[in-house]
Amino acid sequence: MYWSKLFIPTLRETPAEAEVVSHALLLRGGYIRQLAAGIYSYLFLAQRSLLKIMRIIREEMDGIGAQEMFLPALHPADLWRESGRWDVMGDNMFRLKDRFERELCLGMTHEEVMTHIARGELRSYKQLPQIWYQIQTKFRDEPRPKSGLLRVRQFLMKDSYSFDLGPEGLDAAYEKHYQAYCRIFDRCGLEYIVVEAHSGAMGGSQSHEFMVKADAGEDYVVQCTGCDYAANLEKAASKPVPPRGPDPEGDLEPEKFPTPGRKTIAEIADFTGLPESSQIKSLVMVADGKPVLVLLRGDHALSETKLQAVTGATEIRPAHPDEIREWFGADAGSLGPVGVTNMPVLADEALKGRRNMICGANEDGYHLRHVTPDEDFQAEYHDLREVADGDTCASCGARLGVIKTVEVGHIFKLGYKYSESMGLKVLTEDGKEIPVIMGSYGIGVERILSAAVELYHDEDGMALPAAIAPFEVVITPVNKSNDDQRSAAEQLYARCKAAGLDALYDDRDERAGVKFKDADLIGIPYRITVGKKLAGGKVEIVERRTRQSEDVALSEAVDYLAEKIRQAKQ
RNA sequence: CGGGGCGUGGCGCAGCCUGGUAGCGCACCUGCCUUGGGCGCAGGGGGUCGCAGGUUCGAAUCCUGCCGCCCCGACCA
Repeated sequence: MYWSKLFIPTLRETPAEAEVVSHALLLRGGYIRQLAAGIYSYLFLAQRSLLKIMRIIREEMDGIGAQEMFLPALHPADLWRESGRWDVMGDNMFRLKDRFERELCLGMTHEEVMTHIARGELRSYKQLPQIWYQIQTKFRDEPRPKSGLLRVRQFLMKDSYSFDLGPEGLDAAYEKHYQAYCRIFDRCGLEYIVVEAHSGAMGGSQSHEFMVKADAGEDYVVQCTGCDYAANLEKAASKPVPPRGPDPEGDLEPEKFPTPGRKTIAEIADFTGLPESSQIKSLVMVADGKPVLVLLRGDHALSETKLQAVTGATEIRPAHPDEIREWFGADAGSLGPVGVTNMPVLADEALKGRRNMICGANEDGYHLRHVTPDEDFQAEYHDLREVADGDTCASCGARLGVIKTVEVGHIFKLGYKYSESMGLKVLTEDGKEIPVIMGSYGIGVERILSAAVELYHDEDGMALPAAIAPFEVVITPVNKSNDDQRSAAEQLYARCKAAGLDALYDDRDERAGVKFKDADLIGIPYRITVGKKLAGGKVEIVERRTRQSEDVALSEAVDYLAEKIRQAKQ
């Protein structure tokens, strides 16, 4: 295509609202424009790139026998009431009414609609297994859209759903998706890690997330430096670093001591001269309206996700100060488990076997020393602690690190959640009616583009992988008024097209500097520069990412480049 | 929802405190010039100063309310 005819509104300066790199560059590169908070228009370049991503996704999904469909974005409320998610989704769901006051919503995901189709049509085990997918716009009324395309209220998702007769079938569908996702992200040129994840409100047993390392990301991933263990921080387990010092020996009795004005773990550590790891941290949480006392080692943090999993609660929140006063007769900062009988006490496993620790006395301004779990109070032990950077790996003992990531894909074993609540059953070979087991699998299409920009950019702009860049090569005559250069460039462009390359011809009447800056900004992976060296029959092939430049004979340039691009796309 | 910041030509910003002509750089248009990293010169077009109300002879500027956007937190599939 001829650049002079295209709408590629590049910006010299970064719009003030863009803080993360991918947002700033997609805006500057003329890929996207914002319409409202978390709502973006995808202009020509973005659309081209997204179409390439979607094509890769389609090829790989089709490759595992998945069948593409296209479902409505507008859903009746009753369907969501059947699965119970009309209420669960809360304010995150866009809701509306039609002219007859019937309630509707905009689809956040499509388990309900897919299950609706399945239950209407699937009758026999002979029709299983099935994998259905679509690429569709999803709507989520995020409390805080942010970071350009990374967290938005309307976005494209490839979502697929598997239907199987039993757990072995689900395992197979899950594995197929796992492999297909790896191929998709490989082909898109991303570096990513696959982590064990928490299945959250989707329900279900097992899940993995596909994560791309990026400072702009919001998900924390724990990664082992020694083995291949990796998990979402919400779910990760580890061996904690040992306490700073040994516990005092002996069968000591709890003893109250004054700690005037000292409330935090750090203040008590400072006051007693003992490490934070010698204290019991007491947190009062409210799980579905019921209080629970959570105990952790002083230097550890609570994983609310783990607590939620342990309690089975749908909503977890810290107790309000007045609730704490009512239940404990003291304020946060002086709380402890000794003598607590009016609520369940859950303790993190790191407290098991510890002796003579310090905790609050449930009396303002006082703490207890010599408190020993299982002797001075009873608790139920669970893994409740959030892994910290520097913990050791539970499987190999090496050091764990915590990194920030962007989630680009997520696969879930749903189990029977939707088939049971919505009545999706088939007859088995021996005539029994059984619910179908399901899986669901998602990819955030725009996030692939954003993550690629986060991963591959420099001070001049993006350096996109060839497979997903809006064009594979840009042909840049340095001086358009030079007839030789112009005709050589036109010839190269024609040959690129003939060779099947996705080429952009920068025929604009601009100075070379402008063309180079723009090409760098929008991230086209290769550039053929037609300039002075043409006199000697040569043109330059420049690789965007490495900035390496090679002089190649005009006649060989296209074949040479076509081979390079073929390799880059694998 | 809590905290903070910001709304002035397409983009980046100044002007506001101390009320009186709306300004700068980039971009855009025309002409000349230039042609290997966002050239140069000359001329030109474009702004309800987020919205509404109030104070005032007079409001971008002061006051009140609202709206929008960004960031931090809460939340999150």
